[in-house]
Amino acid sequence: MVPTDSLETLNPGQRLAVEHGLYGGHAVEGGCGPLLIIAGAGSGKTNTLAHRVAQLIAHGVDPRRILLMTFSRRAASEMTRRVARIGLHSFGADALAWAGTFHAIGARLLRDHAEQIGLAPDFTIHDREDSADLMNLVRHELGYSRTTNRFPTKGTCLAIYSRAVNAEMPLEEVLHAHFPWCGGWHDELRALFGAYVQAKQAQGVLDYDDLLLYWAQVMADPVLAADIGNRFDHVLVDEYQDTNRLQASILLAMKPRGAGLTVVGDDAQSIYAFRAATVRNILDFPHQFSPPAAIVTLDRNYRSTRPILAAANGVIELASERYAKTLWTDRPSAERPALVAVRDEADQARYIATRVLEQREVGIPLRQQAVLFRTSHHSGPLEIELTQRRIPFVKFGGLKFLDTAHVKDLLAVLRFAENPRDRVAGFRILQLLPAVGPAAAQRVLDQMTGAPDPVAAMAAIAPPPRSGEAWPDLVQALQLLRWGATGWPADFACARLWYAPHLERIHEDAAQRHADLLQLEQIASGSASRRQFLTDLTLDPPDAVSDEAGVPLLDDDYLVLSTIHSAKGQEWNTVFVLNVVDGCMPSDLGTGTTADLEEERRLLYVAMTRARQSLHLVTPQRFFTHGQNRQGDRHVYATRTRFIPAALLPLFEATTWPDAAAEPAAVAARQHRVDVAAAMRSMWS
DNA sequence: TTAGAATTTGTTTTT
DNA sequence: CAAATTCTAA
Repeated sequence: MVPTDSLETLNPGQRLAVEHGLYGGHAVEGGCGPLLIIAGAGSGKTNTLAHRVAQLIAHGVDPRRILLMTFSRRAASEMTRRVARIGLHSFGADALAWAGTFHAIGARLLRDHAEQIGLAPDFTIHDREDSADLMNLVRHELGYSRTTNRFPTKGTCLAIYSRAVNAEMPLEEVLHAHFPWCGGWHDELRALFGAYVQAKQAQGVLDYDDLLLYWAQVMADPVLAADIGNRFDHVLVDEYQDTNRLQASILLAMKPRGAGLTVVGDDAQSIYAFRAATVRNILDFPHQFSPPAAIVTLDRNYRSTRPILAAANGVIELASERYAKTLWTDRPSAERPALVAVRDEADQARYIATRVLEQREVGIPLRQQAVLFRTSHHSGPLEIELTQRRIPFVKFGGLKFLDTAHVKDLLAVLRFAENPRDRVAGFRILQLLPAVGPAAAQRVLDQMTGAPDPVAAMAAIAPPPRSGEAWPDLVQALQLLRWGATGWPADFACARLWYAPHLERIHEDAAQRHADLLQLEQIASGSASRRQFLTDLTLDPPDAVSDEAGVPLLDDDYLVLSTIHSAKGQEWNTVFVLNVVDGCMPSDLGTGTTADLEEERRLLYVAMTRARQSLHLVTPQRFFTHGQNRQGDRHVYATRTRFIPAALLPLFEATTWPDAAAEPAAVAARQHRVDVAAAMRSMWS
């Protein structure tokens, strides 16, 4: 019954982690103490966790009573797949039903317990931008948009609020530590946040932070806490280094004694401090309990070659604070990571396109290669180059499909039908009508508010002046959606049909945008209900954007472009890292405090440890500055990142590209420059 | 009051 | 260089 043979593929450390607390044929009732797994990059962490879950099930634990919290839904489904394969389980649809992100699990628990905590079960969830919009409305109402000295922008206000909530820190401290330039607005911000919370409650909306905050509040009630905590025999958390105080509080409230608790992480890969994540969670975990949690360290790396690992270790060893292990591997290779100096970003793009094609020639498909960068816009010139050379690529991170106006418009219609008290959604839709601006929209919403059925009340409202037929059309569409006349997924088509003429009127490129909506309709048809669709989409948006706009065809071969953050947990045969220069890595915005700087160092470490076989760090030597016309030649010189000081250079193969000896003609041609634009200007001067 | 133009500003990473 | 804000005409 217990599939022991699969355990023989594990190394001793992994096996210790997998079998912790499991003795004999059955899981010990309440006897499985807390466990911390420190799992270095490429140490088989996912595999170990999957084996542990499979073993728990093999020992008789009900899979429906296992809670698995991962960083993304992709990680959750990967885990489910692996568990099924290891245990040869043919478990039904509800196996590992509780696998997902903290936020997604929170949303589910809150809907289940909505009645008990005075929450409307049809609450809608605001994404970051919706929250910022609501913050802006409140900010405006309180008159903070007309202050003489500039009040922090909506985004900054939300960031401050979010940090205070997630770090469980008083506003004063947050301002002092992270937003010192806003220190003078302490009282106004406090009032703003109070009004913001009230607005959310009045409208039946929750933001991302609320999903955790409400959950934590629920856990403060002993009866509910026991109720929820006892739903699960085992709670496993992946990427624990990237959780924040609030998440740790929730976890502790779920399992105060630590029974059945397993957390996995690597402090060297902590890269979400900007989201209030703290490595203290992982470092302090063992001593939250008595007796303290068992610790297993996995320091054997199965991913990268020895030279790549040596270079990555070299980088992380210079960290001012180091906690754990040094990774080792027995995969030899003669190829040191390349540190490639190129002239500028255009050459950087050419270098990568050239190497990518070379690699493909020797049998490494595009999908086994990736280009990583610190911030989303760093890949701009590369995207142009790849498009020109017809190299297909998919980009992860940065601007998303969901952030485009037309997608947000359509989702607002569905959300408003789901929850007509959601003013951000209503405000957005109403302003799509001709001749309706903020003032008219506000008036309509005010008249709707308070009615027992706001959508029914719409019929009685005087139409906004000069809105014509658009008003009755909207009322009709919303009533159809609200009263379930169409159903799911027909609702989506209904909303799209209503929206189409407005899209046509507002946007030049209506055809392309409409195609996007049809694509979204495909995704929508996969959800069980409108509510489910809206929740899934805000909590786990499709994160890829390709040049073809939309979801990539999964059988095609394409190169992956990704921010380092979005590359977490992944690996490729060949990895290129862009702009490994000071100002980009570390980002010049992130060099304020030592803590910021250390996070940037770990970011480079994470990027480097994604590579299995071949790693290229590219350093353009000059950057053209923005804000000048195309022919401008204003530029700044950049230097190699401070995270690779001279002492580490022997770990790399330093080269320049293009190689002057190999391609003299090309270099000469490139260096021969004529300022045609200047010549043309001189014709008239 | 709205819509669109002109101007100013600040600017990562993500659930 | 894109977003937020202010200005101007209808």
